[in-house]
Amino acid sequence: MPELPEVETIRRYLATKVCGMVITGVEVRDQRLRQPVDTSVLRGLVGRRMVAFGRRGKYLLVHLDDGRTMVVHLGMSGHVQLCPRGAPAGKHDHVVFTLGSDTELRYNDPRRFGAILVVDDKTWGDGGACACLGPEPFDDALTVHYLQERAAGRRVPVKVFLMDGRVVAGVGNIYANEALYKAGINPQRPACSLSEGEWRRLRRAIRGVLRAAIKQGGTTLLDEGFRNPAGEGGYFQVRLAVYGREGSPCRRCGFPLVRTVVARRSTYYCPRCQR
DNA sequence: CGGTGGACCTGCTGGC
DNA sequence: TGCCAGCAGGTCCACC
Repeated sequence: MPELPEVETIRRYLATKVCGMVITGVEVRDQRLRQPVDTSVLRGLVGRRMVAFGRRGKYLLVHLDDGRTMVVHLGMSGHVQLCPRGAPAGKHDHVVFTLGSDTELRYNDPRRFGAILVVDDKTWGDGGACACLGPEPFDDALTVHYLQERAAGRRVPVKVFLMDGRVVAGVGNIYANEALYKAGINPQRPACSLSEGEWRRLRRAIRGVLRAAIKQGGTTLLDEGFRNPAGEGGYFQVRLAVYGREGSPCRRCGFPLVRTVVARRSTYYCPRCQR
């Protein structure tokens, strides 16, 4: 479910609502996530204060007062919810953190593709799972030159290239579709075939789409879709130009949008505008 | 090495 | 009404 804008929406919400609070309880109700939850390590967080909330790509970072960081990934279907202490647990509330005396922070994930781990800041930055993540989309390191270099010799569809977290962090299926539309580039083009001008347009489009989506509080496709920790949906879905709009007229040229499959993922584009 | 396809899970929808 | 195939916002791994 969540790509960069959704995780960023959650991060901002938590930063204003629960930053500075102490973890007073941890209950692991189901440890079977993609990477099994280490119950004893999580329980060892009792007494720790949450001092800052960060984000790296689609990873939510909860920085603690002992120098460690809890890393949360929401997979395809993960949610984070804030609620009063003692509210009935939902079916897929796998981990429940008690904060202070009367608040709970719950990790809910029906498909269990997510993960929660605890790392030293240093290992996360250097040798950890995050080491191979590419630059943040808004980082200065994401230059046209960098993209061109990484794409050199790569025959993979440019959409797959964009969704590769080792190239750029945080771009998933929705926003890859949207950025390619905005840049006027066909998703199936080999990555190495883009000109410098096309990379410039694409880089600009990625940033523009992500910035707009963050501003709208993310994308909530269905009633059961993305929610911030207060249960509120985002509004970017009404701005989606191509994702989920198969057969609808292109907003630029009126031609019916097409759905196809690229690397097993639904891919939407305008055959006339995207070359 | 690069590229493809499958696996991991649950839940919902649409067709028959 | 029931059943089954197909689909879903993400990664990781095995294989050619």
